[in-house]
Amino acid sequence: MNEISATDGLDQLDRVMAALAHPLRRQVLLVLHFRGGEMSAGDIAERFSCAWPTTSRHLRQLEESGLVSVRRDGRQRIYCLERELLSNTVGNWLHWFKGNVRPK
Amino acid sequence: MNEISATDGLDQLDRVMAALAHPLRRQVLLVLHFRGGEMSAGDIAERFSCAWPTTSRHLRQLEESGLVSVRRDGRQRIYCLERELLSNTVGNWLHWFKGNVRPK
DNA sequence: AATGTAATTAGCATATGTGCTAATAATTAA
DNA sequence: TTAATTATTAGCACATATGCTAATTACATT
Repeated sequence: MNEISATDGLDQLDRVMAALAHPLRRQVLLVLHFRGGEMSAGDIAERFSCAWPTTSRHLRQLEESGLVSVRRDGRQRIYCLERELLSNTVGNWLHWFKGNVRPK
Repeated sequence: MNEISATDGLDQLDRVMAALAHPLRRQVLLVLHFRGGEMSAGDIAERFSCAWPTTSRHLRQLEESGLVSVRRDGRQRIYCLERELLSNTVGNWLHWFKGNVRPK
């Protein structure tokens, strides 16, 4: 059994869309994607002009949304882009608007 | 010629993603969609539990993002969902993540 | 012109988000 | 164990977002 409640689907959409609202967080996802999906916090942070703790907080928000996952590797933290979740969450939401509902 | 500057594309992505961050604004877009794409401000507002001016402000944010357009009709304001812009803006951004960049 | 209807804008209070520096934790290397 | 490296957490300051009520605008009707 899992620990997921009935409302968590919507909550996750909320978290994902909120996470995507900030340009830096979207940029982090793109950097992750084009660097193969996995990078250490330091490699990510050095690509941005803001202070490291600032990037660190953005990374945590991304993690809490589920858009990235983290694992330790020695003293590094490796962030991993969750492509499926990104595509599915945003794509499924967008899909509601696909049908032409307007009466011709 | 148009009045669009070179950076407006990114600015609009920023505005669109910021507009989509709030659940009520996403809900407005869905309601608009499933009611044929056009509704008056009053028809929209009466479907939400918050005060009218609150909905009004959300509508303005949606308009400033380009996700909806407005026209007058007598004393009503008709909001119109801009489906293409929604699909294109979000879809094109999502498309960056389509290719499998990870080396096998 | 006066009144009613539809909707927005103004102004305020409070919550949330963002960014910084300083302090702390976790791990590795000397 | 001491020092260095990697990264996060704490705590603060400031900006932005959100929601309300009251006031205002714009148009239609009488």
